Amino acid sequence: MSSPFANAFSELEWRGSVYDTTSGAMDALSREKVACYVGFDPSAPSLHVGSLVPILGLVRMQRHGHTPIVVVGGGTGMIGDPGGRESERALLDKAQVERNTESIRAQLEQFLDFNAKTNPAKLVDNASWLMDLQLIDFLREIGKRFTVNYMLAKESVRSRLSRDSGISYTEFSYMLLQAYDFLRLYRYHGCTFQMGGSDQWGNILAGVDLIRRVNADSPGSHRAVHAMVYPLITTSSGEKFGKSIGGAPTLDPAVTSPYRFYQFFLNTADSDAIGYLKLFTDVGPDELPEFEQAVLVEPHKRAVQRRLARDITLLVHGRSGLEQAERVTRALFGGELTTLTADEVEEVFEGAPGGDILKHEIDNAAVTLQSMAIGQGLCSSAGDARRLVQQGGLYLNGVRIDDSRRAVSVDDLIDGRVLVLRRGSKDHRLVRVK
RNA sequence: GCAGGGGUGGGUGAGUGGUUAAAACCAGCAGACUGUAAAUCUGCCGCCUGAAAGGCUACGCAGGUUCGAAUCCUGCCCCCUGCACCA
Repeated sequence: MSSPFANAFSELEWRGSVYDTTSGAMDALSREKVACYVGFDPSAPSLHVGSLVPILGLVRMQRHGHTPIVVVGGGTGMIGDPGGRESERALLDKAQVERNTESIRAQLEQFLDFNAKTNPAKLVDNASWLMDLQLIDFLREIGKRFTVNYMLAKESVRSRLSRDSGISYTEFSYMLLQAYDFLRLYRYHGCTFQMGGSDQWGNILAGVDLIRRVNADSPGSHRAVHAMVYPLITTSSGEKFGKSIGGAPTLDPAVTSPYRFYQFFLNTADSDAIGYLKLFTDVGPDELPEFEQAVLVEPHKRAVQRRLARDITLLVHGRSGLEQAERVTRALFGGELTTLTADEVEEVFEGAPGGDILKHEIDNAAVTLQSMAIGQGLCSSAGDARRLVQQGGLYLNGVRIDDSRRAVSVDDLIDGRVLVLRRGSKDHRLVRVK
């Protein structure tokens, strides 16, 4: 692929994903091909949209000829990063960390090329060296190279010291483990470049410093190490990115369907759209002006949001995931549902949330619209459902419901098999008759 | 262990005997307007009941005082701070 960018750094910078770097990082990337790494924390079973920034960072590095190394934190996950937190974390249990590590590893594998001829990606788990670490060895080799003064000066530690809750020795040690990771990768994988979110800056620098100190202690020439961090993304209204529809969308289609994932990006605010387009897609300087124009001149068409949603969904969920998401979107927001056959509705809803209702319950008029809405998780209680209907917020097959206590009847079914319940403008449920 | 402070709805937090299902703000939900955006406006936002009325449950837990308690008393649990103990 021919890139309009001279090197990885200039691309990342243009895309707005460079927040800070060690001095000389830019030169290093333009001069030579490096092995670079990003660490991913297994504190949850799935990565979420926020993780796309570092993932894309690696993807772009690989395209520019650098070698990406993904580190899953099976070892550091046992400790917990104090950064960005106001209080001590609860320790995750071992089994949980292992499960999370495994599923995150599987997710990460799809984004990079592990078979590239010159620069195949690598994936390692830091548990493989941290779990067997001997305390005394560690203290002698790593601990000796850090003063407590240095560690106390780090923002992640300092902010916690100023709080009454303090910081445990366990979390205090976290930065040393991450620094050690970098040293390991430097020694055994030739890794000289670390990337991460800007909240990782302190930990990352600890690794850079560690390697420089170790090198300073041994004669000879050494490769220079560098680091770069991405800005943490917020929406233009200042919220943490990904915080809308019930928490950050994950990259796991079983948790966040491709449809929901697609919708998340389609709903990007105009003021964020261009920035996200640069950051998350491969749209380059050649195409960008037309998109910028589109936001200004005909924002209602949402050309930027469409492109954004399309490209990211394709990347994360593949061709079929994207097609499904677009199909559902067209059906739900495009036309009248009742014009579709039951087969079409079912096809459209594949991957969208739904549930079942029993045939005999309908025959007996045993289910009211409100109890069905509750059963489908659309409403939390009968009162909630009643209020919703009063406010005109519940729809059956696209038609507003005005009596919440009406029983569901055969006439409500499309082809006698399915019906679609909707709350507000976006929350749909497909209900199948069993 | 001692002393002090505190535990209220998803969050922050007001409330020290009745008009408090509990101010205010945030978050959330729906509607209007739009473009499945933002902003704005309106309504809702413990559970049950067609609205209201009413009922039920609720202010860390368990008892008690009272016609009546989130509010007073007793015991217990938990959190925070300081001191002590330990080292």
